[in-house]
Amino acid sequence: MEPHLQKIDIKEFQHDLIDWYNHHKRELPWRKNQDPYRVWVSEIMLQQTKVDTVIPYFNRFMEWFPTPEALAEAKEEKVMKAWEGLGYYSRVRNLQTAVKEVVEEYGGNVPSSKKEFSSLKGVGPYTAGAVLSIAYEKPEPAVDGNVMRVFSRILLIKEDIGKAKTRRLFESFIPKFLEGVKPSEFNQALMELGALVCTPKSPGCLLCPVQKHCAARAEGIQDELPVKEKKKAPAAKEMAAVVLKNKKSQTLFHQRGEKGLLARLWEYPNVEVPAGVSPEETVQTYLKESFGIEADIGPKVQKVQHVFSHLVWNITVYEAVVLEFPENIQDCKWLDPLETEGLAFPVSHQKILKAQKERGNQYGAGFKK
DNA sequence: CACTCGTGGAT
DNA sequence: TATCCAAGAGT
Repeated sequence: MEPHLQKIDIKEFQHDLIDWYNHHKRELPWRKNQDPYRVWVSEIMLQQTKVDTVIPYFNRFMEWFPTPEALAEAKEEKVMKAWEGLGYYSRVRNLQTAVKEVVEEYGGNVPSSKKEFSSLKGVGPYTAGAVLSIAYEKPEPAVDGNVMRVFSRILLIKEDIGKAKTRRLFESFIPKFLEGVKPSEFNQALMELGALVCTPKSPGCLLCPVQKHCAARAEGIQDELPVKEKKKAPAAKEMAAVVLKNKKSQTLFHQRGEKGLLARLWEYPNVEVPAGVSPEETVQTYLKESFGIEADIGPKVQKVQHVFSHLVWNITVYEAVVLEFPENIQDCKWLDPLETEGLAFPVSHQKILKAQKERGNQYGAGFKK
């Protein structure tokens, strides 16, 4: 099971990698110091997300919530707003839950033991290893996609990196590589190499500081590694959304539930359109059954495609008007579109909101009389 | 284990 | 244009 460890000079590998890292590492906001809270937030944001995307979010997050206490006390609305557009929204809700526990149970000090830190919401094997090594210099492996790609090539590991069992294989031998080095440097150096040199496509072997240690390069099969099973194409769903205006020129917005897709984000009321049913009729029925509203469905005004990792929404947007309406509806607000700044929307509904602002906000606008 | 959970950029 | 994919975790 254990790969070609006997063929590699670990001491030389460590030196070559860390020396390269210290000359070529990027200056990133979360590398300014080793504050455990900052490192933690950065690692949550960086999950499945590119560095360039994270940087502005991280800087704003640290302005809004500079300490665990600040984040623990913040309102959900503002926390969601800080994450708007970043995706995987359960990350930030779990982070706030975890930070509240740190404040209450650990006096605001991020725990430095693996057992305690790993028990926090949203802290999995990777994040635990990353924070404990980077912030506390604990010799813990931090196995992400970069690390599996780099070591797959260096050690000619052909296990499918999409499987959970494979991550444990990497964790089993990495402690040998953490002996005699600063864990914060070694772990980050591996990830930095994966991000800048040992890339998924067209790896920069000619510039690689550890090329002479690389078994895949020696055999010329670096492009074949790592092995990763393909995912199936996402399924498409037809959706209908409605911009519903009342005679006060307010629009109905709905907040999604606690769990599942886009949890706790705001949206225009929307519903899946079953095969064989018209979207107009679907919207009509939906407004009646979900909100008790009899509305006149107007023209379709926009089409929006929302691509997730595992599904696709094709949303047709309708305008509609209502004369008689309840002021208070469960999980909903009547708002002027210009007064939604504090609410967090998924990107698809940001597009609808933007179009509405440009179209203007008069009652019945767009309806042919 | 297999599936859910976002988004924008690179190729 | 289609596909892949990025510092994963929860269920």
